[in-house]
Amino acid sequence: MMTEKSPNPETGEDSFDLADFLPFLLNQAAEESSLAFQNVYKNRYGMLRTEWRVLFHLGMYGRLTAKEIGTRARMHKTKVSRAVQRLADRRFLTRTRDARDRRSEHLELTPAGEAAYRDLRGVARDYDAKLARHFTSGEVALLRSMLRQLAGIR
Amino acid sequence: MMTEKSPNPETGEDSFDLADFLPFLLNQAAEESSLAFQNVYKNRYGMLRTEWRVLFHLGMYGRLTAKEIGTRARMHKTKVSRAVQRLADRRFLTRTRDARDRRSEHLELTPAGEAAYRDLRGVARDYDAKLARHFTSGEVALLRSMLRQLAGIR
DNA sequence: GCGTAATAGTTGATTTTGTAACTAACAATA
DNA sequence: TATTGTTAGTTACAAAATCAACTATTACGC
Repeated sequence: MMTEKSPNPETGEDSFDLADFLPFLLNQAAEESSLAFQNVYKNRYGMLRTEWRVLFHLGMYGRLTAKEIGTRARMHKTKVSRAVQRLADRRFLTRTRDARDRRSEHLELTPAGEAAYRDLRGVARDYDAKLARHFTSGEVALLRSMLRQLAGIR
Repeated sequence: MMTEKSPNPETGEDSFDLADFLPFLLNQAAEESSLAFQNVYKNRYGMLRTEWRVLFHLGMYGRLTAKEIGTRARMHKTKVSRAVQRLADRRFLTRTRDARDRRSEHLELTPAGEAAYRDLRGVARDYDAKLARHFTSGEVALLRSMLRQLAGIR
């Protein structure tokens, strides 16, 4: 006969707490902490998550190709392609074909794109500070370092 | 005249590192750390993320209504509804209408659902341990506590 | 150079999610 | 007991993500 089902999490023998399962917990924290910021870029500029990521990469690192953005942001090339298209449609960036390798093109923010980037960067900075305020600076530093490591496990 | 664009992150005055922005970093860590586990429930049982979440909730807490699952897992009711439908189609759970309030129905895992839950719970436990192995136990405890807090900021 | 493979990026079809409107059942109240 | 409001869950339609196939261009091996 099979052992009886034990719905109680405190049962011991095979204890497992879903709420502590790192992939689940990380997702919950990520979703929750993204919400407020998401509303800003969505309502203020009509952007999607893919779009602000591209915008931020161009804002931070300057001229990049779609390929480079995909690698740095870990976004699939179709996501990047579509995000770039929408940002180009709204005149947030310009595309310039590489003269030597005409397959790739260099992307750069327009002044409007720069302005949006600066605005959102400010919001991001404030928001990050607000999140960090829940902890000591040492704790936050450790958190970031652990997250970087988890993000890097390929 | 406007100040010149500064693509270099080390510029100081308005330093901002996207790679350290918590919502971004959390998302990266969550995505990366979910990948390997995702492959298991996907390849082994053809489940989606919404489905294993429902499965785990029923496995852990026993009989629940869709509403209760939605609240605990913070999933929108349409997501829960569709996940439940698919799990019911595959005979992983049964639905029983509440006699006193015929709007809601009680969900319970079938033996097949139980088996899948146990299997995946084992995988989850191992995987979580593998992730935790990158840090000291104190660090992991702090990480979980911080993530719980971030997830709870509503 | 010619044929084959690789790469940057786009497009199209399918799946999954998100949003809003809907049905059915219950609750409160005049 | 009608009336109005609320709740559990489903359905329909639009938005977005995924995956595979495609174009154009460059690189490689002979």
